[in-house]
Amino acid sequence: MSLPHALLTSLSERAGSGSELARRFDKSIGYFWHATHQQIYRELARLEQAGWIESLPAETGRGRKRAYRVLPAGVAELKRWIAETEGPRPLRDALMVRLRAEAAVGPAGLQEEMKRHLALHEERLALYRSYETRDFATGADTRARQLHYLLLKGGIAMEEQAIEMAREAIRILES
Amino acid sequence: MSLPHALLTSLSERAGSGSELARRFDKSIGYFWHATHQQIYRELARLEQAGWIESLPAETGRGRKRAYRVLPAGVAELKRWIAETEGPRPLRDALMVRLRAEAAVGPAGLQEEMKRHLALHEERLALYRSYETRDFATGADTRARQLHYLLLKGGIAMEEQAIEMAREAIRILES
DNA sequence: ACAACCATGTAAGTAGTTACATGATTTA
DNA sequence: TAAATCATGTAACTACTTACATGGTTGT
Repeated sequence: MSLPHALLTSLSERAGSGSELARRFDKSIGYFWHATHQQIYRELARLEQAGWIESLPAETGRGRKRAYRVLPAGVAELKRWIAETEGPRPLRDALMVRLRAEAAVGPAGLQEEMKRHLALHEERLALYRSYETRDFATGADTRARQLHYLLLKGGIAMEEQAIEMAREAIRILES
Repeated sequence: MSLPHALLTSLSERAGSGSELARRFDKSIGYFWHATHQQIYRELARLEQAGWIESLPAETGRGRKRAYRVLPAGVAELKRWIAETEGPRPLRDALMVRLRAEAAVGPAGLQEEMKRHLALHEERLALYRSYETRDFATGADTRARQLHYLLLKGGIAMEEQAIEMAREAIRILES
């Protein structure tokens, strides 16, 4: 489970509140890890409990923004976790299962769904490309920026592959 | 949730027992959907309950192989599900989170883990390529075979991308 | 001061994981 | 025939999702 460490990472980059983190998860970190706001709030409470982060102001209860900051123990934990070994991610891609089902019992009208996904991936690719232009037009100098650029390029490659796959699937399904 | 439909798909291709399905999930269907044997047995019971599959022989309890076959209602359900619309998969790739964490608080020794993953992906790519040679050396004639080939090529492309990414990451981490 | 929205949170349910157990079948 | 392995299953737990609630803040 990487959610706590994804949060620690994001908070190391910059302190912030739950809602800010949720927004970041819809962007940068979210290329590779997804989380809903409920998960985020719950996990923030645990991280604070564990002494890895602290909340800065206003304990006035609900409706009040509460910013969190990483503590040294949190950074230590994150460093420990980085080098941990782990099996490669179990995949779960429903669209690919649908393609296989279509091969087994189809045709069953999968084209429309594939086209919808194609459009979504094209949109996302355009977004990533705009980040690339905005942030890395002049290349990446520092080590941290090289790694960030690598992640962005990984995201771009994934979208390109999804697009390629969707186009080919549509070609077959419509033939 | 696609597990029941992944099982229906696999059983449409060929009837089989829980353990056989578990083995298939470590292979073909498993390129894109992972499941443990516990999930599979539980889900098979539900599918039978729902009237989508039936178990063939030997209700003699444990230790006895029990083969399942898809019923017409199961095929109908699968066809219905194929065309269902769904948002694109939420990603969860811990290794990418580690890379980002390394950028934030590293260096923390991520190279070794990246090398391990590189080797795993290379191994898996070789396996997929052997399937390609074995099953599609002469291309794909029928629609179903075209779709199966597409899925295999998707798997190959994913592994190639993971390898490319790991190599580049190692280059940066060691510089 | 009222409506709309925002940030935080609770509750309940589902999916997936880990650890272990039991009865058959195969093998040494 | 005892040991090892295989097929099925149970139990407990953790992660994730969906639906909803509550108190502040902002805009009119």
